[in-house]
Amino acid sequence: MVKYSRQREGILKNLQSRRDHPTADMVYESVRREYPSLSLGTVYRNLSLLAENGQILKISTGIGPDHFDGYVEPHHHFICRGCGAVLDLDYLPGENMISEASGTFAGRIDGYELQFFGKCEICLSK
Amino acid sequence: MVKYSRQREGILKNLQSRRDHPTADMVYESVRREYPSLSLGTVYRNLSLLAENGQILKISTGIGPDHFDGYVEPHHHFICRGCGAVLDLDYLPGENMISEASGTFAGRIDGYELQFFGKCEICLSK
DNA sequence: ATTATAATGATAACGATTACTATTATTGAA
DNA sequence: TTCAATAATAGTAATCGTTATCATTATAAT
Repeated sequence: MVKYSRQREGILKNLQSRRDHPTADMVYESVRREYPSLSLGTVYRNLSLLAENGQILKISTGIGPDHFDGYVEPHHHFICRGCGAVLDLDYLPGENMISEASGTFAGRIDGYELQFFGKCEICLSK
Repeated sequence: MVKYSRQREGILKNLQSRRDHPTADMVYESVRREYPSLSLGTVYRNLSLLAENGQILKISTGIGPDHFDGYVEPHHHFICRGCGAVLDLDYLPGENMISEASGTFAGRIDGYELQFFGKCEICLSK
């Protein structure tokens, strides 16, 4: 049985009100301004819960800590190898990759994650 | 200036001789049988170096430790949400995703990583 | 109101990885 | 072939991101 908590609501609202892709620590620093007693463990606990429910996205880049995204419509991310920034991409591949990939595979494929790597505009100009 | 080391060669040969996707610790345990004095730090150091050189692939699944792959031809991976297994897929998407995604993006896209998630054959049967 | 229990804050513990340092191995030149 | 320069190592400590623990507080059903 899941009970409401103002901390969880604050964390979700915070993520939904921004279009960047903060880490747990960045969410903590941000939400803490409204709930000064907020604990980092609470942030991690609720980010996991919200991601399991599909209310937010968890983005594992392989570079440093995980990032989180309050925008859950289908889209993909670009990760800058210069500064580590996580940016939204407009591009959505046309083909149905899940059914195509499933054709050659014995298990059950439920989804996929597509990440692009390179240098962002700012890092290119340096 | 990079100098040869028998440890690095042993690590690379080990990865090239297998078609699974071991973690650093699994490589350590395996190569250690040939070089008993091998240190785990040496394994991590060389796996990073080899991945930077493109001689092996580093696979960050977002679930537990990184995995490594001695097979560097273009292919993608399936990650089982049941047991965490990392499996090769035959499917290669047809479209040129890098050039298509670049069309809507200000930075420079150098590559992409595509991972599929679901349940493997073994976990399905449980 | 009372009670059951989920969630919290504070902190300890953990797993994966990186950093440090004295010693060893490799390499290029005398 | 020694030799000197220095890269790589083994062993260990330290770090980072995250999860677990637990006493207290907040929520919600009766």
